[in-house]
Amino acid sequence: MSEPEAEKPLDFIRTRIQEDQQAGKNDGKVHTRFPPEPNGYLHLGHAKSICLNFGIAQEFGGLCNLRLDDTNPVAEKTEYAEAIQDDLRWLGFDWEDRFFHASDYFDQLHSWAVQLIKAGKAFVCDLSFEEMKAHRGNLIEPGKNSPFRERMVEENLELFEQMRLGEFPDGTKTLRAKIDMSSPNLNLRDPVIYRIIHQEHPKTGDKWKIYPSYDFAHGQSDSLEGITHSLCTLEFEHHRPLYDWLCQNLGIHHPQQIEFARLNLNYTVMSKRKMLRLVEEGRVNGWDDPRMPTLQGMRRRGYTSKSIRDFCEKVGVAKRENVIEVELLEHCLRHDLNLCSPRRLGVLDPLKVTISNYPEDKSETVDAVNNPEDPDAGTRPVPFSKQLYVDRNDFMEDPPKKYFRMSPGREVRLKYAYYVTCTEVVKDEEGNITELICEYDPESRGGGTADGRRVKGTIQWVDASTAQPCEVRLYDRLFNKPDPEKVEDGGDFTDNLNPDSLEIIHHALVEPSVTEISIGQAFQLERVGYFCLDSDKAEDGKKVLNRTVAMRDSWAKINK
RNA sequence: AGCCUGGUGGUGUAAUGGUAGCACAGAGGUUUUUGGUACCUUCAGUCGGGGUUCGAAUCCCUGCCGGGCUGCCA
Repeated sequence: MSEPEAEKPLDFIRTRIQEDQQAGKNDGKVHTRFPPEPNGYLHLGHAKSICLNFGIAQEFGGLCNLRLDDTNPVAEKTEYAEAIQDDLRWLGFDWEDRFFHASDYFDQLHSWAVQLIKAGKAFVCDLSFEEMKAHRGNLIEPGKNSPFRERMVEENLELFEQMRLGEFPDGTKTLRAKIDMSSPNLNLRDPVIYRIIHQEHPKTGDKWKIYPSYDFAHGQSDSLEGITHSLCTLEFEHHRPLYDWLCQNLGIHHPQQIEFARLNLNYTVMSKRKMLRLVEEGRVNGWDDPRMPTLQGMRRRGYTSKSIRDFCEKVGVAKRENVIEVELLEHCLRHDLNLCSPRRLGVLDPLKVTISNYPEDKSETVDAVNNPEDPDAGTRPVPFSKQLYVDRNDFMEDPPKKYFRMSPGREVRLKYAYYVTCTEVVKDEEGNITELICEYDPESRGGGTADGRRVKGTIQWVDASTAQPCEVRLYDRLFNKPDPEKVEDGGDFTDNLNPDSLEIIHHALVEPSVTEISIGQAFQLERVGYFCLDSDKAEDGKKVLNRTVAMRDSWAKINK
């Protein structure tokens, strides 16, 4: 890392922030925030926003706040609030003492509403949902003024106070900003800024019967926290004029809202609403199902936070709609895992091997390298004896041309152990292969011989008497279409669910040292993939291994 | 339909009036006690049409295409 930082090209947001900073705007300070609503679990899309906001703060010598946008007590739960903090910490970000809630500002927000009323810029409206909708006009036609738009300030003040006191039922009155019912931007057609909701709030209890809308809370919260750059996704672009209007008309610090395109990943859905459906309909086993793109699911699957951060950096930031290929995510994952995962031996589909010329009562251990990428990781002893198991797909009785694994008469290397040659194939009455009889070369201990003879194939194995049985869960993409939304008329995204996204292997065998691995710890089963120990136990009490991601497999590709 | 916004290889993202680059994916190869990793080579792009300019992905005009907007959700 002594390289002089090659200046990386900046995305449009960083370019703009850099310009602001160099121009001395906000006294050169940069302050961002990550503002999730606590109404669901964080997912990969949020990770992009998190990395952006915290990353930028770090790069520009600024700070990033965590703020829960809890303006709607109907949808929000403390359970989510806690999970959000947990995920954020896991991802590797620290907001120190800057943990806020939009609800911290309810008093201030309320007095700003009063200020607007006094200035004749807000009014209490008695229109029902339907009436308001009818008055709003539509995309091409302007709206009509509410009949309550010209209420006197005193009356508005009194009515708003009664709303606050809970004297009206939900939905009967709203406080609206008085802007322009003919604006081509529907958000400026006298938007509702306070609504009546008789609902306890997780933070403020029963103090409030009225709650500010997103538009009336978000920008002002940013303002109160001294946010300089308020980064959000594209769908808020039309809200920016309102954001600006409020800051101006309230005469408060005015952060700059900048919108960017949200993250999309192919073969998956990235919306809370759709994920909720998957969970509620039992298409997955909860929010932390390892197939889910939630941070909790990915974490359980074995994704490292580093790989996710790396991914978020690599996808970049721009304003155009994008769909990232999952291969990039998997690349980042494997790249990190390759560097840090200890290697172990295991077979998913055990096929018995007996070494005919190996002494009956002998057993020994061979030294296996823990991580070829990290010499400091050292080696470990792995038991070896006459009875072994190899993976069934590492043997072919009648192999194609470029197959270098085991087949009758072909010498292969049992990794870290010996060269063996299959001399006999044992079958049952139905012709299924039940056992391989092999001969080994005692001179090849450790996996090499003095004569330097070339042995192309190397396969993994486990010692029969010491191997640990376990359950292995193999995951595949949740959807079998790159764009799960692409469906026949009348269908929906669940039609594209991949029926084979979870495959359970009940009788896998792994070398004994795997039992020392703790829950969540990543390791590699050589030639098979990266795994981690799940918190679940199998029905029969065995340990459960999640396959995080398979190894890249160029042999499988050749065969396609 | 109106308004807003965007369009660079298969995917994502740079280049902001001066050699279209990087990453992933694909193809080929070298190394290898993981058909892994690493490394090398290679394929492939400025939405169309006009204009301005010595020179345009970049500026102008126009067309086409994508996305967003008609919650008292965020």
